[in-house]
Amino acid sequence: MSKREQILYSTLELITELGFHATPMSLIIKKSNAAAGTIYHYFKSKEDLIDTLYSDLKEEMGKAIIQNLDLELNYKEKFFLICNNLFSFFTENPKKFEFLEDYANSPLIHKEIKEINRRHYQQALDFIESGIQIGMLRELPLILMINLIFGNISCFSRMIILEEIEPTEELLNKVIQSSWDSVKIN
Amino acid sequence: MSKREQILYSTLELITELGFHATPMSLIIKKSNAAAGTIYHYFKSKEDLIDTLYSDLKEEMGKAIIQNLDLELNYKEKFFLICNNLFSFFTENPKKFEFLEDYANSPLIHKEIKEINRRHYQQALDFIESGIQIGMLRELPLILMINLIFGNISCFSRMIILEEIEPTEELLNKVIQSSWDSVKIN
Amino acid sequence: MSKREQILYSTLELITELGFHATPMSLIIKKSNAAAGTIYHYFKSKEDLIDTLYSDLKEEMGKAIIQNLDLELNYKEKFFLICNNLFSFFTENPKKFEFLEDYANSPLIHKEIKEINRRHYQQALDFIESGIQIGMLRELPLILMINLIFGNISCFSRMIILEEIEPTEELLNKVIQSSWDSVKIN
Amino acid sequence: MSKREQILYSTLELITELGFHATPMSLIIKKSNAAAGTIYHYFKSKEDLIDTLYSDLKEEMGKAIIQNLDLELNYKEKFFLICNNLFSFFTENPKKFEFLEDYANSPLIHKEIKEINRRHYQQALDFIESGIQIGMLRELPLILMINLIFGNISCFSRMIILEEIEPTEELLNKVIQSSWDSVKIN
DNA sequence: GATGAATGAGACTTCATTCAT
DNA sequence: TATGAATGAAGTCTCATTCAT
Repeated sequence: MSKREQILYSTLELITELGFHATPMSLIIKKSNAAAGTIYHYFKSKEDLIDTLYSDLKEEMGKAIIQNLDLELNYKEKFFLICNNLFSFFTENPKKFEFLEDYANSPLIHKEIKEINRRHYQQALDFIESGIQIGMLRELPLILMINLIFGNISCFSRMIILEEIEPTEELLNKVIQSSWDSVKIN
Repeated sequence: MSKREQILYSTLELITELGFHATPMSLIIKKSNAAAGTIYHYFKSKEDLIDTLYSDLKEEMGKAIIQNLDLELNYKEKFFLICNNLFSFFTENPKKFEFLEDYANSPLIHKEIKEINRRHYQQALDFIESGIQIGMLRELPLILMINLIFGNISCFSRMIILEEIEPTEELLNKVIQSSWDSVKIN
Repeated sequence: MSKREQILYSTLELITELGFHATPMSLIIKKSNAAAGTIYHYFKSKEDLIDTLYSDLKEEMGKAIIQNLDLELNYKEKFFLICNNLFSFFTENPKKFEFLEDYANSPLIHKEIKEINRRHYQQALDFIESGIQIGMLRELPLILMINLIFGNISCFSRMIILEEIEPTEELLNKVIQSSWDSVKIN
Repeated sequence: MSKREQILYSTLELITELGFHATPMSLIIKKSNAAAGTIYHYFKSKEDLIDTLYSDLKEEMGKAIIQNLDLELNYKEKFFLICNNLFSFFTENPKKFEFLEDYANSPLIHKEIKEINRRHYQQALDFIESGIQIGMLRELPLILMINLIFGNISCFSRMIILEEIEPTEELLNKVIQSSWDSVKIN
């Protein structure tokens, strides 16, 4: 593994393990066996480093949500599959979830970064768009619809992670059904 | 204004103006004309001070969302009114919105604080609960339903505030309709 | 109990329980149910308050060491009794011991306070002086002799308290014998 | 001098000049021309820095007490030499003496640090141990015997430093004789 | 006598970042 | 490429003490 990769890998480990706020550069330096200067050789700033990781996690998440999407399912079933995938990713990776959420709302985030990351969701976006075109989904701005759907799942996931409610298969299905009802054409 | 009130007021101003992370004690000290020790006389820690403010803002928000609720409206109309109120509060107070969101997800927050603040939403909770009882709304855990509805509105509000989409009366109505569809009994 | 007594009592409790360094005024204020101003009404400063307590403990210690001294014992036996008393007082009151030691070496201490406290040891001083006069003890400055003897016992006590050596009756006797041999006329 | 040495040197100077309690980090920073961060680069905490200095002074003291020990002297004469050395070190370096005493009794001190420092006294320990083996000294725990002997000298030294008694060659000899009598086999 | 709100200097430490090597 | 010593502003908080009531 190259030094640059070591740095990225260690940062990812630390940030998904300790969370966004509890990961100072000093720890990254230690864990990656890289000198401070080396990190700043590859990354302009801590922000830049975190940006990269944010993209990595977004990509991972992007892949996770479309898992098994190519199965022979109808549109609604695919919708449910994606939501299930998202829920699984979040609850199976609570620290990644936390980082993604923290960072998404962080004042640090750059619009351009957000733009770039959109490509990881192209398939998901395409899926929603096709739903509109075939008359299954309402005519809402694409990006808004995605945010609403994903927001619902992430809201539910957080409650599960924080143990504010009991996780059951049935409840999850009800929540996804809610999401579906909120975007499907009556 | 008493010293304690000065401190709270100044902190509120600063935190809603600069955001959660950009408000160090030193600034609060300057703005409130209080000595450091004075702040720690009234509040156990910075966290304690912020907790108090969080509660204050939650209370303000709690009042905002039930504005005009006693009008002669039917259930669905009241639902729309509450969502409208929430949206207005968020978009008219973007910094308060930011603080509330940041802090709600902050690792600093205490469960007990959350519990206490629940009372500010009693009317809203009661409204939802009654909706379930009269057969208008689905049987989902109360706290989950609130989170989903409010989550939708806050997700939409954030996009407006961040200028990711254009705010129109029509779009707002569509979003609220989505929320309604997600919890109403088909 | 008068307010002044409450203050003294609470300070004593705190200082013998928490030790010299872990007892700020704020704690004394809380425990004594007295206002800060009240303490400064009775005592010029924290130092003054501690001085008073130091004297109290010194007096208690002074009484402890001459316990049972009036028994029909010969000179050497009385010497051993005093040393035993001192050892018991130290090891049975390790926190008082700690405070006494800390404070005795503290730069805060005033010569005058030391002078005043000397009266609590008048009996012990007299006992040593008489030992010199009757030819049992060497001709060393009285205050030096006391310090050496008490220093030995306190050194031994500290090792017991810190569990650096095992306490046995036999070892204690050997240590006292050492002290005796160091001052007795061969 | 390297930065680390500058820091250590300045701290030593300050601490032996001002005493243990009157030496805040800010002064060390100023005197050593090092940034705060630099100090924490080399030392985990203030305590760690002080630990190091304590060890340094203990080492210096360890060397001082065995000065000229290799002369052709008999056992008792060597004993007197060591005690004389110790007395000289204390009275010629009253501030170091004060720091050593303060710190030795400080609650901050770690047992492990004490253990490590024991090696600086190996020669002295060996000397005492050999005394026991050749039948000159009593059978007391080694560490206790050292403490008692050194305690006596340090007690005497303090009285000299605080000007509680007049220093004379004769008195010093009497005190060492006392120590000798307290451990020698009659 | 008694209160306790108010003081503010100063305590230790952390942090992202730089730069000479 | 890679190092890591050095930076120093800024962070939160504690403390003995004062003074108007």
